Amino acid sequence: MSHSGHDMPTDHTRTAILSAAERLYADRGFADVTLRDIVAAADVNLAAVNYHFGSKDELIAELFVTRSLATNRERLNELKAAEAAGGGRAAIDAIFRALVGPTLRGCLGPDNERSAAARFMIRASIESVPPIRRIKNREIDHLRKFAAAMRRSLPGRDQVELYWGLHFALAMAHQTIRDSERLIKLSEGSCDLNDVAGILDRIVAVSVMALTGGEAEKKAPAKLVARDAR
Amino acid sequence: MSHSGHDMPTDHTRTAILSAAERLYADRGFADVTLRDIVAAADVNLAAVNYHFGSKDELIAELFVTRSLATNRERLNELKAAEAAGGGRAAIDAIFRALVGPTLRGCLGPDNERSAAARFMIRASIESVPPIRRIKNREIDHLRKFAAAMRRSLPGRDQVELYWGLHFALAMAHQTIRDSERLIKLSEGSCDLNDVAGILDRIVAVSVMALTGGEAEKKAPAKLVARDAR
DNA sequence: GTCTATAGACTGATAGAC
DNA sequence: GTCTATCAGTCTATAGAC
Repeated sequence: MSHSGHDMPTDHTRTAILSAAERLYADRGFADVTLRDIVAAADVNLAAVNYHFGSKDELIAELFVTRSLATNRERLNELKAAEAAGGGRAAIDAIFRALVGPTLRGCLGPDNERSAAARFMIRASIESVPPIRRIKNREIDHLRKFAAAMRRSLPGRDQVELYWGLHFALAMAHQTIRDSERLIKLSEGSCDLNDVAGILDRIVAVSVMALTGGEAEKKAPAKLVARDAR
Repeated sequence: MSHSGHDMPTDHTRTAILSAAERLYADRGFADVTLRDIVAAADVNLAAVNYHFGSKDELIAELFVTRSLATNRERLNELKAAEAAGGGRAAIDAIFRALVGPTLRGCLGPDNERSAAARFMIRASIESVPPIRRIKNREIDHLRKFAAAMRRSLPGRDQVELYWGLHFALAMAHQTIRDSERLIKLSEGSCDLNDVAGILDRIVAVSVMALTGGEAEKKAPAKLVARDAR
């Protein structure tokens, strides 16, 4: 809602800065892009960045917050759906799937033509800059909702085990995004990083196994996924 | 009192820069430490950094290379020992242990009094700066030796599975170092990050399960673990 | 050969006119 | 809101002293 006069149209400068910055950061990384590069691409004045965002770090933070809020919303929607489908208690593999699925799909897109938003988030994962680290450190409340869902799903399990399972699931997903290039080179292309569904199955399967451990025959029909192709 | 007579090798300046830089980076991170801070702490001239190292990035690179070469040497020693003990074929868990053990022990020290070297390596894991990324990307040959050992250990296994297992083991270890703070906060201290041996056991167990787990009872052909609503 | 002093080009941030 | 002009701070490079 606008108040106090006419204010709407003038965010052109602000949005131009945001989209130019996201694209440049996605293409060349945070270290190589200066504010002068951004204002040149957005065709605005240098001082406009500080006027609208306060500092370079706050500009990066705003970009990152916007994108990660969208991902977190997606995660929670999947979690709610899984719990609803299970009558309040989601299957443990569905919880892991809701946790790492949105991020993996957003960053490991199958095409070489990824959106600027996706490539920006990959950069944010690889090049850890102070403003992004600060935001990530405040996402614990979000993860707590997944820890609670895991508790409901496996009420008998030791809480410490659940935390480690959550941690390892995030680790595998995050590192797969971060070091996808290394894995491709190491495996000489035999690990298909474009098969997002297969990677998701793989990470979920290992995460479930980490929790249900040696008792694979007991309750969880978790199996190693095996195949690759598409 | 310049040279001649009893004179130390005059790389005093060089080593003073190295140790001051390592300590400052360990304490305050890469972003907050300037060359001027370093030369002030080392009590040398600003231009000495450029004379001895060429640039700030090359100084960081030299620090990181020195420490990571030591870790890699430790890793390979453990791997050799494991293969010798197994007559040329090491047990798969011993391979994982050689891969992630040295790094975990070096960075997750039990005490709050960690060496400057250890804290520097933690910083290098958390704050990814360009010179360190460049070096990490050239460590694939080192990892190849572990992939080869895994091949010898589990000759029947699909190579792709071995690469994913190696990748996931590194992911869990690296992320545990990177995000130890988050795990502590999330678990409210119930996950003990000082129990390095326990963490190592945990990561090795999950990594082995990721390779051998699904076939506790049989071979487990391609199976979809679960599906999400979509 | 080592090291110092000094100058240069670039960055993010800001003050003040419009 | 936008812009010009300018700030203090950074890394880098080089000429020259010891």
